[in-house]
Amino acid sequence: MSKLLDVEDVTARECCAPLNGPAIGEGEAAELAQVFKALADPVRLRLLNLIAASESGEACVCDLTGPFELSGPTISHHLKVLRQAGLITGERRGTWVYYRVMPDAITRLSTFFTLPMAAPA
Amino acid sequence: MSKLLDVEDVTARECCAPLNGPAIGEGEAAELAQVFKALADPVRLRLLNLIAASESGEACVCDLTGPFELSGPTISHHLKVLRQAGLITGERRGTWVYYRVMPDAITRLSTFFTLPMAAPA
DNA sequence: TCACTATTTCGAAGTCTGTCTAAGTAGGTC
DNA sequence: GACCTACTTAGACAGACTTCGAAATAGTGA
Repeated sequence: MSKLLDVEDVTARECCAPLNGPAIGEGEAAELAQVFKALADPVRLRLLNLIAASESGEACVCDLTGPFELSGPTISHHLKVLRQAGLITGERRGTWVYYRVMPDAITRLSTFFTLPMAAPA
Repeated sequence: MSKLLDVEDVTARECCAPLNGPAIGEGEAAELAQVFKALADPVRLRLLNLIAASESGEACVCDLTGPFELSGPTISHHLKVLRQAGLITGERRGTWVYYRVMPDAITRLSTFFTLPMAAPA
């Protein structure tokens, strides 16, 4: 069960609406905006980068607290935001909690920004 | 000449640091976060979509005000945020101001989210 | 069970954002 | 020039976000 993982997984509902696509609906825009809001913070961006770039593909909170001059609760808060956006997932193993990125969510964003033909005029 | 275009073009400074990459610096993270902050609003997301999806590749403000139940100044504010993030560019032609997306900025974002090998262990 | 560590949740203070109305600027028409 | 439309800027206000310290929860080991 997911006591830790209060993931809304916002990205999963609507799949791959491209930026170029017909017309993003109000709801879809709100969900997508939520994901970007999660990314719209330097700390969260670096956290995501640290997790994504870690050799084993995952990082524990103790590894993520060091690089920042921020309190533990603050890091935890940012991780929660990333989690709720469906960008990362956390798993407790013994004393520590390990986070890893959700590749599908990242790939989906890449797809969103892929312009089939940049402004064909 | 840019009387209208107070574009900071945040995305141009650092090129294509991938999410998987070595380690995003503090400055780079701040700049990137600025771009995502611009995208972190449903209205701006839909504005960008409307501009990107328009047949001619550009849209005038008058076309962009209709779909929203928001005042003109509010739409103008959101367009300014997108402009300052380097995501769109505006040009006045006669009475109307036309906006178009900056393909390079969009492509750069796509690159950022492209995971060469999702978690190469 | 008790103490200790790791992490999250809670509540509060300060700051930023989205929205509005009112006013200003640019361009076109009479 | 006077007036109209299109758009932006300025100022104000409510609500959301970031951050913190303190307290709560989860797990380990004596």
